[in-house]
Amino acid sequence: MAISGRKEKILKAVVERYIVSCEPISSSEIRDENLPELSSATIRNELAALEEMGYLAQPHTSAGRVPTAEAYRLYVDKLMPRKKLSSKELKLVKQYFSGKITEIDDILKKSAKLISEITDLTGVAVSHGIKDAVIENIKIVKLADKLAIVIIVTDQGVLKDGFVELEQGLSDDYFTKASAFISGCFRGYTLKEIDKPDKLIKNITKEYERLFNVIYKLIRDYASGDMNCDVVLEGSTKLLNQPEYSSVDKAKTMLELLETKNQLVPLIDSGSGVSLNIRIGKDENGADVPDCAVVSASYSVGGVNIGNVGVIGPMRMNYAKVVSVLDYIGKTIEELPSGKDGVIKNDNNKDVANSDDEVLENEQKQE
Amino acid sequence: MAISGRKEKILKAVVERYIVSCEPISSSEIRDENLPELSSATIRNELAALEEMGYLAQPHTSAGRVPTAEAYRLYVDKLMPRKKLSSKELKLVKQYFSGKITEIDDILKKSAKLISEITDLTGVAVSHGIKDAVIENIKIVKLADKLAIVIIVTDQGVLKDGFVELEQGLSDDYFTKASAFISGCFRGYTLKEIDKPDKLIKNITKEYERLFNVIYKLIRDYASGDMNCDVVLEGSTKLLNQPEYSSVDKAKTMLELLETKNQLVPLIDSGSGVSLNIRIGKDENGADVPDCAVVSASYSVGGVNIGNVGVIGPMRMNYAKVVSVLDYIGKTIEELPSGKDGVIKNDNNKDVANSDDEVLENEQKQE
DNA sequence: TTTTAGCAGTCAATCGGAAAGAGTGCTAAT
DNA sequence: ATTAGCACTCTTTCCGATTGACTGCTAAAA
Repeated sequence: MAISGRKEKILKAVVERYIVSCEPISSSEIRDENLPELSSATIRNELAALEEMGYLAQPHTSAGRVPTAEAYRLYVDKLMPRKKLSSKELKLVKQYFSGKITEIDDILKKSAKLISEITDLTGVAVSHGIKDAVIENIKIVKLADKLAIVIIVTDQGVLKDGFVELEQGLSDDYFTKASAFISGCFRGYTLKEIDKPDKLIKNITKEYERLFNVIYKLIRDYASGDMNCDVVLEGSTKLLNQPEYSSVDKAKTMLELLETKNQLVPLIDSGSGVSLNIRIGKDENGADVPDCAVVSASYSVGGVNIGNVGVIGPMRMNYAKVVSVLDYIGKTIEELPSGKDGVIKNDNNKDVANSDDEVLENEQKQE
Repeated sequence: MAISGRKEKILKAVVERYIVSCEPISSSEIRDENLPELSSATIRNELAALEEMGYLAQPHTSAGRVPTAEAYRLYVDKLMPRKKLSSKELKLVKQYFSGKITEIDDILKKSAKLISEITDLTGVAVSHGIKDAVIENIKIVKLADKLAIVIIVTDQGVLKDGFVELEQGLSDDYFTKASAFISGCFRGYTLKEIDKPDKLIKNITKEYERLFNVIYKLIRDYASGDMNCDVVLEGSTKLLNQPEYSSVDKAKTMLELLETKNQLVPLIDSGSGVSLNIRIGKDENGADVPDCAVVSASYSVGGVNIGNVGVIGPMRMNYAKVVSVLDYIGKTIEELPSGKDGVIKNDNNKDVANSDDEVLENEQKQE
């Protein structure tokens, strides 16, 4: 059943007023503030109809109306206006991304913090793994007598968290050659492909067999594990500002949900294809999530997808604002000058590579 | 003024009963449960005296007594019994540290989680920086055309988060030689020493000057920054189980304190000298911390200090239990078989080096 | 002098009912 | 189709009375 224009107007009014007040909206309030040309009785009739249709609910007989999940759904899909950001907000975004940022995780983290700041909700960011990255080079570097580090260079970033213990007395030369050999074995494959072994195991010189096995295992573990799907939360306690979590019990279930970050991944990470995703209320898959909403966007820099950023909060949130902020941040970071020369390093393991600025400084010094 | 034996007995009773009930303790309760040989009137007199001395307080005239911060202080210093852990707890500890753990950050994190689990408070861990580590070796490895990674090996761990951008066309050989040269410049110094420049800058071949400068800056930044002081929280929401945070307002201030992790460092990290530290109530330096208590211990593995672990919670906490658990965990990890052959890697930057187990597995395979 | 029984006094917490207030649904008139 | 008016429902608030838990004090007992 289609919904009349006036009903839409009224529903929109209810949602928007409820978003700011968090209190049931009465017919007379709508008349006074939104539709002075109608009587409250007429609006009451419409409200009753909207309730019948499942868009509104009444906490009790003599209370005003409260939007249902369906109402929010319809609101964001059809009724919501596109908002411009205030100049204050624009300024804040600008300020956040003014410094030199080259680390992907840092961009995501800052985005999460920023959106939390602006919307007063909890900001969430997940970085995509780089399972689709193509291996370009593998270096094995001897560090100490029995310890070496494995560095895997891919087209999307550098992995450098593999250590190898080995027998004594292997020469540097051995490692140079081993690196070359093993690079040759893996080059051109994506991390994901290596998880399915069938193909590349062939012609392994006895000499490098051990190293090869270790590195092979390393890559497989990385590709199969989900450790590389990193969740960052910013401003969890902001939720406590929201009246829906004014009871400690409700706050607790919500915060506990946030604490088990892994549960959040499927909520935020809707695949890199979807640029904007809004989940409201109970979701198909996310079973025992308490009544809340998640708005998330997929971000990319220079065309390369880097992860998802969003907010989580009560269903009653300022969707228009959230969406426009997410949108604007997305545009801002897409256009980030990725380093001075287009290099963005993704090491995908929470590291902070912190030498870029210094390099530049030094360059300047030398001029 | 010295405190009589009977007063001590009564104070101890008040503290211990209050710790479990979180409700003002009455004179008759103490008589019934702790001192049946006295009358409630006598106990009342003693309670009044203890209040006079500053150890007890009354929420209102006709309420029982509540311990003050001074009471807790005296309790932990003098009255508190040493508790044995229950077999259930012993088992839990054992279980937590049964797997192979070689990463220091992982040990700390697990400790924090474990203690949070057992005590139902928030577990905190901070890892000490390794500013006192002595540089043993520096490797610069070319990864791509214009990108190299700097790996600094110290006696306490490996730093591997420095990237360098450079001009094109430098040969591998150049890096080998540069590594050797720069290693020579820095070897033997601690990270901290390098922050004061005076000494080592001399005789720098023009050829390596740029690289030298970059690496110099890298080390200084690391040593001067406090980024390397990492705070891990486990079970923040556990606090919401405590009745003192049953009001959202109080919970909020507390959780906000936890969210700004840096503020926690001075509370937990009492220097590596002190093995056990208990802060109760408002502290000299920690100014605007809400009424709460922090119990922390300094942990080491194989004699090397790795960081501090503790709990944060309301002043009313089970100190005896907390202390004995902290103590026992400390002993347990001190005796951890640090890898199969005593190598513990500390990369101090939140990485997960995850190849140890595999290496061992591979070794077994090969036998 | 110390301990104790007994009692009066204080204060928070609880209960119940009355009153107020907000808002609706329905009906009948426009 | 809209609206004014009214009765009805339900929550919230307020207020006073009651209860119950303790204490502090006093005077007697040990």
